[in-house]
Amino acid sequence: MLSISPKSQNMRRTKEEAEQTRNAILEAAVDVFTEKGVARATLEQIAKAANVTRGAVYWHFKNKTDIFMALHDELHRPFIQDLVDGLENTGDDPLQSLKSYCIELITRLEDDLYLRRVLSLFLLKCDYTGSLQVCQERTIDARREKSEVLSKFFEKAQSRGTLSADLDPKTLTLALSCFIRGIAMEYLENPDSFSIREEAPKLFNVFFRKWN
Amino acid sequence: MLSISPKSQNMRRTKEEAEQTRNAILEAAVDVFTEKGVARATLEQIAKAANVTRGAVYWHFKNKTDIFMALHDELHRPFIQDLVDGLENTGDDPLQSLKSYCIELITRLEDDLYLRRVLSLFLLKCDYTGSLQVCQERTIDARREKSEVLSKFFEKAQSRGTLSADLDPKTLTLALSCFIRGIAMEYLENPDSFSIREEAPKLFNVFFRKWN
DNA sequence: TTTAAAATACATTCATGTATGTATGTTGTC
DNA sequence: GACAACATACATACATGAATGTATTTTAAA
Repeated sequence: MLSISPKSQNMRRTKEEAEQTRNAILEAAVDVFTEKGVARATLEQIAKAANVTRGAVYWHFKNKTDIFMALHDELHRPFIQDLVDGLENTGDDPLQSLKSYCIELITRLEDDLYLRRVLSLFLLKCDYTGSLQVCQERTIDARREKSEVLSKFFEKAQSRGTLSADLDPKTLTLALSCFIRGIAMEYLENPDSFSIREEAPKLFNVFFRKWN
Repeated sequence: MLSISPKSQNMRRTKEEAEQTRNAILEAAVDVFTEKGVARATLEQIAKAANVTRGAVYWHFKNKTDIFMALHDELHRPFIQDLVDGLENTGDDPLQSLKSYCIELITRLEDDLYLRRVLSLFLLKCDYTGSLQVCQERTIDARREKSEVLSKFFEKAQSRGTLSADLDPKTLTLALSCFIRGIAMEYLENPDSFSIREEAPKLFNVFFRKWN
C-alpha cells in the first residue's frame, strides 16, 4: 500500500524512490495474488494496485514468476529461518519449550494479519506447477534444516529422560510437521471456523500428551 | 486413458459411446490438470489427451470450470462419503478401530495410484480462488458431517472409559483432521520422502498414544 | 427426417513481452 | 561548480500469440 511520492507524471526517481516503487509493487502483488490467485493475477492489476504502469513492473521484474519468487525469497524463507532460530535457544525442558513455541507460532496466525495473508498466499493461493515449481524446490534445504532441529529437540528430551526411548525422533518430527501444517491450512482456509487462540493450546496439549 | 473406438473420423456415436467420450475427457482432464496445474491446463490439451477435438469438450462441458466441478463431484465427494461410511461400523474398541481406519486410509495413498493423482489434484494442483471457489464451499457440508462422525467416535470412547474425560471430543476431532490432512499433503507433495506403509502406523501410534 | 454427437472454422478477447520515447538523476571532467 | 555524456526509472505504444467461446458444418443414429 506504499504509494509513491506525488511527483508529476514521468519523472525520474532517485534510487531510494525506485526502491520504494519496487516495494510498492511487491506489496501490491501480495494483495492481487491473494485476491485473484497467482495464476489469474495480471501484471496490469498489480501495476494498477501499486499506482504505476506495467512499464515499471517490467523494469523491476522479469515477469510474474519473478515477482512471485522475489516474494518467496523475501517472505517465506525468512519465516522458516525465523522459526528455526526461535527453536535454537532451548530451555531446560525441551518438550515443554517446543510445545510453547508451537503454540506461539500458530497463535501468530491469528494476530499477525500480514503473516496470515502471506502464508495463505504460499499455501493456498497458488499451485507449484510449471514455472513456480523451482520455488518449492528451493525450500527443500530449509525444510530439511527445520526437521533436523526438531529431531535434535526430541533426542535431547530422550537423553534427559523426559521422552520415552521407544519413540523414534524421526517419526515425531514428521508427525509434528504434518500436524502444524494441517492446523495452519485448516485455519487459513477458514479462519472463522475456530479461534486459534483458544484451540492452539488444546491441540498441542493433545499432541504432547503423556510422552514421558 | 480410455481411447474411443477406432471408427473413422467424425462419426456420430451412440449414447454409450458418447458417455465413453465424456469419461475419456474427464480422465484426460485429470492427467492434464495434474501435469500442468488446473490454471495452466488448456481445453485443447485436454481434448488432445482424450483423442477428441475441443468441439467434443464443449459439447459435454460448459468450460474448464465445469470439467473441474464434474471431477470434484464424481471423485472428491464420493471419497469423503466413502470415508464417512467406513467409519460408521464401529468395533468394540472405538479408538482402536478409528486408528486402524486412519492407517488404512492413509496407506491407500501409497497403493492406489489413481487416488493419489486425484487427491493430489484437489489438494495440490489447484487453488480455489475465482470460479473454483464454489467447489470447496460445496464440501463444507461433507466436512461437517465428517467432523460429527469423528466426534461421536471420541464420545463413544469416553462413555466406554477408554478415553480420558478431560479431553474435548471437538478438540480431538480438529486435531485428527489437521493431522490427517498434514500427512496427506506432506506425502503427496513429496512421495519419495518417506514410505507411508512404514510411517503411517508409527504416526498414528504417536497420535493415539496413552489417551485412556 | 430429425437430431445427437461431434469436427471444423472463425471472431474476439486478453495478457504478455518488447520496443521506443522521455525526462530526470548521476557522474566524470574541466 | 558548471556542463556534457550517460544511465536510470519509468510511461506509452505496439505486435504477437494463445486461449476462449461461438457459429457452422458433417455424420450417423433414432
